[in-house]
Amino acid sequence: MRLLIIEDEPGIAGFLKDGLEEEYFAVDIAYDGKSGLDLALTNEYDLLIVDWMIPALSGIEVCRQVRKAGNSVPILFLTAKDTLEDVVFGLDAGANDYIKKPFEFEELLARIRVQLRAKNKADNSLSAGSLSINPATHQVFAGLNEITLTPKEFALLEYLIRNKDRVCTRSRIIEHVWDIHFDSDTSVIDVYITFLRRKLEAAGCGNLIQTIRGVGYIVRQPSMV
Amino acid sequence: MRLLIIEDEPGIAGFLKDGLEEEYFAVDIAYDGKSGLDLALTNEYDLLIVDWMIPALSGIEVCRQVRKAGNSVPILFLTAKDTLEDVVFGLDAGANDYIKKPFEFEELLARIRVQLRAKNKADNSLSAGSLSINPATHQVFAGLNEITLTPKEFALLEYLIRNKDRVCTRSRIIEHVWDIHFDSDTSVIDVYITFLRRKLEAAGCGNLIQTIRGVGYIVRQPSMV
DNA sequence: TTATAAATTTAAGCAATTTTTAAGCTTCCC
DNA sequence: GGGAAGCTTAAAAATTGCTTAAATTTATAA
Repeated sequence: MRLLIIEDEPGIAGFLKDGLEEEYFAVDIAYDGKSGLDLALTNEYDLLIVDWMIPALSGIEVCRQVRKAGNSVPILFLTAKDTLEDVVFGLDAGANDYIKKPFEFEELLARIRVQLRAKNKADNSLSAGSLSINPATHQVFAGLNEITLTPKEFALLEYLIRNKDRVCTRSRIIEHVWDIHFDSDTSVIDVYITFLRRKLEAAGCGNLIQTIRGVGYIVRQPSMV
Repeated sequence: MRLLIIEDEPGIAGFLKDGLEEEYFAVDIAYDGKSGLDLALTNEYDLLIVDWMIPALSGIEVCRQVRKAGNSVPILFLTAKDTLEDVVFGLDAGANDYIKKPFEFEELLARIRVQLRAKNKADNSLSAGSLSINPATHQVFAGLNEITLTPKEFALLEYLIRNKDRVCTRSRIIEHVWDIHFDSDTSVIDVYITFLRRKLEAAGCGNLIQTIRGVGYIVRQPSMV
């Protein structure tokens, strides 16, 4: 994750850079608005941290220019001004959030995480080994091969993978995938496990689903050695 | 834009509702966490405003449950607690922003606008493959061929494309395109899907709309390989 | 306003797929 | 070896989606 800090006070800028690099961010610094805007527009950052009061071009102006250029990178405002008008003004100019100086580093981190979360969320696919499933698109891939599943097959596989590395008992499965909340002596699970295994096998995902005799089934994440 | 306020103090809830309705939001209120969570999960809101201290289920727990259900609706926290831990805790639980009580209505509005902005901005490239639609002019083009659609056909296609790469369930479709908010066993969706497919086919946009049996429909952006 | 056209909805039959059942077979473990 | 648990298969049952045509509603123009 790549951040850009636009801040003229070297003390604060350095303190932020150090702290953020400790959290494994890649951090660039600009000491005035003009060069900051320049950097922001010519590089792909994941987040901008912008001080309100900076030379050459105010923070708010930087913000506006970035948005005007069609760039939707999250922008976090850093400001000593905390009167109401300023906050409203800053947010309306296109900032995503602001934090008042002096601030605690922990809160800054939390707010950065909020902004970056959206980015991470986009890829909310579930996976085990070379198999990945995407509930949003109802797609299943074994590597690059797409596998076509029926709704029940999909629901079962999704349940197993959401609970990977844990044994899924028969009763849990029948409860969650079939929504049956009482004892029943159906062999429908066995049948569907067979269906799934057959399709996975054909796509090259051999013995992904393992049987725990007397208990249920488990999907294990292969340990990467 | 549809908002849900989860707040137990009727005074504050009412004040917010009135103010927000004046700004043309559609506002629902829940007076405890449990019923709030229920509403949030069964309806499609554009934003949740959640008080931290509410009966039945704390705001933070509501937040967590909503996220756990895979729902990424923006959540704005309303809190009298303003110690650092609380803020960090709330944001990490999945909230997008928070505002301390007492707050000024103007600031609340500004923060709501920030959260909603993303929604408006995100998907205004309304196209999929060689098909592009323009809501402003109600025009649809398949490459250079214009396709003439009836209002309902257009609304359905627009909804599918706004949600491209995501499965649109029948209930969501009936809710958003037909504005029917209860169970009904109409086959009107099927009929319109047939209409759309016929027209798209004639214009050379073959199987743009795919059926996910048992779930709904999806328009996939062809990956450019 | 009325007549006409267009758009939308309902309903029903059909086709295809999915789900369930049931029975025989295999494997595992005591 | 025997019994329980799991696997496989095939056929029956149920569900779902597609299509069509007719009925109804809405919009438009005379």
